[in-house]
Amino acid sequence: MKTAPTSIDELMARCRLLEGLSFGQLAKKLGYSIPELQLRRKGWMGMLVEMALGADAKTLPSPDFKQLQIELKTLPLDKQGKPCESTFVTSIPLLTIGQESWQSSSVYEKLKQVLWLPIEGDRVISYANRRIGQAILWSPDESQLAQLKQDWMELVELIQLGQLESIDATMGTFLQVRPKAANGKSLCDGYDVYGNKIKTLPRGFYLRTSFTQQVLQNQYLCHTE
DNA sequence: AAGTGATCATAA
DNA sequence: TTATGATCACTT
Repeated sequence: MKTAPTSIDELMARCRLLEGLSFGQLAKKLGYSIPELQLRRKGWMGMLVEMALGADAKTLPSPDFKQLQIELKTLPLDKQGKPCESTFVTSIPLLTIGQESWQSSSVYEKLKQVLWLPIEGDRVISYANRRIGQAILWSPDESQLAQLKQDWMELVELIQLGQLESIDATMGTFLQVRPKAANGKSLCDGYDVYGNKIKTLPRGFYLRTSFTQQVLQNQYLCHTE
């Protein structure tokens, strides 16, 4: 386990060392072996990359690099270079999120500065042979920020109103609310429309691939100007 | 093929 | 159970 990077330069330098490495190569370097079963690999590269880069927030609901206030996200890409999965952002405290503001929310805290690490996600490439790409240090631009805020406000209002059961993943332009649970039996507290506590699936905020695609596209534009 | 809902692993 | 890290797999 590396110590936390103390500067952005140091963090980016560490990313450059990972660039081009396959999952197998990085695993070997860190002394880990890749889980045999596909089902046991969910989130595995994310953990490995955290260790490789020295992320230190661990299980806290705050950005991975506490000092730098930077959130780390792997971004699996298909063979056309487009994101092939949505991106989990943060879990939702259903009972208290209504008291948060956008500025104080964990969605804002995490998305205001993200280190995207593209990785090959095409399932036709064997897991060990998938490679790590070039990191992108990113912050939302004005219009992205405005849309994220609007999505957040709308979804949080529904949660506040106890409309949990009517919220589905089709709502929200960039942000969506989806279950984030171990399984269908793991329940947490939420409110119904009458303000009564009910047991419901834990939920989380996710970013649609249409949004992360924008991140990649803007990055491309920056480098060709 | 895309997108939603469901699920897997681990730490505290 | 709640937080982290996400991807799986079924429906549309």
